[in-house]
Amino acid sequence: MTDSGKPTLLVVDGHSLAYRAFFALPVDNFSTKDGQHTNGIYGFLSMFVNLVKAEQPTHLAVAFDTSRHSFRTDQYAEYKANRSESPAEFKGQIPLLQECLAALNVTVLTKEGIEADDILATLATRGAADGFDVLVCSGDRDTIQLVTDDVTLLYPSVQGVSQLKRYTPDAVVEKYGLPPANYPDIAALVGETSDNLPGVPKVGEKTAVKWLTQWGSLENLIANADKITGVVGGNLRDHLDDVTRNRSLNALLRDVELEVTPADLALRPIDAQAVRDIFARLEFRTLLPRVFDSFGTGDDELPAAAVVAIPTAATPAADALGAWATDAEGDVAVSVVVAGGLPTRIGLAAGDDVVEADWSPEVAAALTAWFESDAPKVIADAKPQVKALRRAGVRLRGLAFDPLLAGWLERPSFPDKSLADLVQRHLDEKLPEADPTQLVPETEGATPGQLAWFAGRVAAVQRDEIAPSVASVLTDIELPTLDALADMELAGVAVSHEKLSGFSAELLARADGVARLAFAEIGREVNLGSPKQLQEVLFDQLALPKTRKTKTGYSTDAAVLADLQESNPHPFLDLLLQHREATKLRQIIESLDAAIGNDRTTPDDGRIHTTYVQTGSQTGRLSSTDPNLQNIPIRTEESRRIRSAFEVGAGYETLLTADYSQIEMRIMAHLSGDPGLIEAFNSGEDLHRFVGARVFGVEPAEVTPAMRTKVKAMSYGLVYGLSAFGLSKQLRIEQSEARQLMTEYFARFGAVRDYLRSSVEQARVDGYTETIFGRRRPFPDLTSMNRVLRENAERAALNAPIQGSAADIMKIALFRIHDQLRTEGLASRVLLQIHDELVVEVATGEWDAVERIVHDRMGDAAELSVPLDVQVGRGADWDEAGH
DNA sequence: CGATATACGTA
DNA sequence: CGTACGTATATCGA
Repeated sequence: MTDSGKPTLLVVDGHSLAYRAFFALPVDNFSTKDGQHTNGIYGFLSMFVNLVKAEQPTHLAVAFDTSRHSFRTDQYAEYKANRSESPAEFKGQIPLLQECLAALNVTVLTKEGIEADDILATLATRGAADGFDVLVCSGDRDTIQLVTDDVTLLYPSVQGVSQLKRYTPDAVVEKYGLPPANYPDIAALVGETSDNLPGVPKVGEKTAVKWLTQWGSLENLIANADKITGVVGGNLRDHLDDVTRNRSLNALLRDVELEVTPADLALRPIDAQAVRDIFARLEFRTLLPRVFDSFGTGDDELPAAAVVAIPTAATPAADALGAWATDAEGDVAVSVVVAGGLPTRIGLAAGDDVVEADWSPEVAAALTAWFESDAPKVIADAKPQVKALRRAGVRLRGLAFDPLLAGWLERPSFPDKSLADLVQRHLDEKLPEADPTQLVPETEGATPGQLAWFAGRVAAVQRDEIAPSVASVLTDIELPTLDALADMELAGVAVSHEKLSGFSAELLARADGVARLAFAEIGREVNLGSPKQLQEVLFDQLALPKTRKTKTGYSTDAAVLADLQESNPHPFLDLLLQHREATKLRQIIESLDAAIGNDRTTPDDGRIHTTYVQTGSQTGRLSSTDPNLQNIPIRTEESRRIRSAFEVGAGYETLLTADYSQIEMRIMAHLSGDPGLIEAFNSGEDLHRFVGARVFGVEPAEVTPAMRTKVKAMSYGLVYGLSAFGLSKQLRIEQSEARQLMTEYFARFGAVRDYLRSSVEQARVDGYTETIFGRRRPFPDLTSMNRVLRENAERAALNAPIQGSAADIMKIALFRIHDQLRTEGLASRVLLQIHDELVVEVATGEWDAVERIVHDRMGDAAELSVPLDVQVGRGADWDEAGH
């Protein structure tokens, strides 16, 4: 609202301003880590939030061009024909910018065949007529014609988009000598180079203004053209057609048919969660507070009714609670409040019927039968709650839906991290949350009954939206897996502090010794853990040749150091590598040692309890945190000492490891149907030897180690979308040789290439890839104009069905093994999953049964056109068992 | 103190 | 210019 008391309508030309920002801001500083350029988006939004803050509009819209083609190009094919195609890097930013504006709940207007400025002109004209103060923000000079007492133009100055010049009628007269309505007349005479509209030769602004002042109007001037003297007069007479055409083209349309009226454009609360999401994707950080400052946080404006309508939970007595649960029909949503790993309070919701109770032996007794029945239950983020119940002696069954898992399956690239996020996204409501920074929070958080109620409602919406194949992955794979993971986390794995601490001391001493030698080589002490200081030593002091560039200088990673050692041998390089190795191993040991018995939710049992993050990857794999037990070293003899510290626990007989051999290549054989590859797996021959024989045209027995290494790298590289360049680099061979290798490979295994090509092509059409079991991963960037982005997406899309199918298969094997061990009454238990390997703790006397179960269930987890080969090992510790 | 960059462990 | 992860340290700016 302005001083005048009138509402203020701000209309913005998104295209022209983003375009200016695109050229004003260095692209290097505005790119995401996967290569999406964001300079135009950032520049526009930065200007836009400032503008909104400064002008406080009550109504707001942003208009965009749809394409280069418009009614003007129909009238005059040469219109803007001199403009070079706008760069692909810019075009790719427009949809993302529009996504940002949608999150801000700002109306975006486009119309086929109409330019953004015509939309602005129409809105400005109608707005002024409807009693608005209108602000037009555009980078196109033609919009000067829109300026009136009610319409002000904000035009970016040469300094950049952040500096806007205000054009009122007076300001226009001051600059051009004529009122705004005459500006198109001037422009018609002078011409507009940027629009490819030539004017009258030798006539500039001064002459044009003089003529127009003298003759009053353009029509009158044209009518009296024969009275103009001099060369310019002749030029005018020769170019009257151009002038008329220019004037016709530079008149903005003021009556474009739009879906909206100015009154429809009232400022609306932003969708804070959507803004956070898109800004996170674009890696904008500083912009978020500025947006909240200009547009509000969207919080206070959320539908209050929904918050008010949250049911209040009844708190029945324990026995009534049991009856309530048993009698409930359909899904019952459950929310267990967990403290110190144990349940403290519980909420249940069946529809809008909500109950809750403090956890007590009586409540547990009343509900156990129901908990352990098949009655369907919905729990958001179920695993920690399932674990808490198990610690309290209740084995939950009948888990039918977890909104967090469902949300991840639908959108694995950006999973919602909490029930609050899901409530925002699916219900467009706000989950009441206590402010954790306040000792006595002003706002009460939701009670467990209310949390359950929200979870149930989110689940209902998700069930409607979820694709059938994704729903089956949830029901048939993820939920059973969750159950197994809960037990694995509770079980933990025994790790010997004694074995670790001795080794750690040894490595510390070695690292110190190596460091001293390294310092002696360079005559000073530096921090060997600082890439920055190392760069000084290597490239300045020792003047070694510069290596691969990084953002902050030159790389000093192990591959680079090995290259340097070969080309410019220096004792320091080797010492540095040794130091890195020793300190790295020591770090790992120290963090493992610190993790023994450190699970706050479990008494110290001398074991490490990792947490598997079921939503931790985009492909369907698990991830492991606190600590990560999926990246324990194995490659060097020495590092295997760490694995030997993972031991069979007291009361158990031995560890069993079981891993799939070459599961990804087998999946590739299955998906591609390549006869050669399928034969390779059915022949019983070593895979790489078989492939090597085919590729190099020799007998399998004649495949040399060098040949085997090459085809092995090639085979694995295929799964990752490896190029000839990458292959040559990895194998340290010429690119021509790598290309030759690839050609030979595909000549023998052509169906593999056909499959890889067609699967990416299919993903481009569908927008997502799918595993054998129907798990999907979206790939919006496959159609990106940005080449880096697109090619990255292509490689990931190539890999996703393969890695994802392997993950599906392992999950199926895992929960089947877990279930069968239990149903057969065996005490043995699965402890760890490392993508294609399981570690099982085998109870005394159970080896034969367990070995059979693990081997068979892994082997028959999926029916492929090639067998699934499972290698089983046995030993008192992980290292021993791993052979 | 939090975010970023680099380096490195696994499948 | 090879996919998918998590974690440690150094460094820089708020």
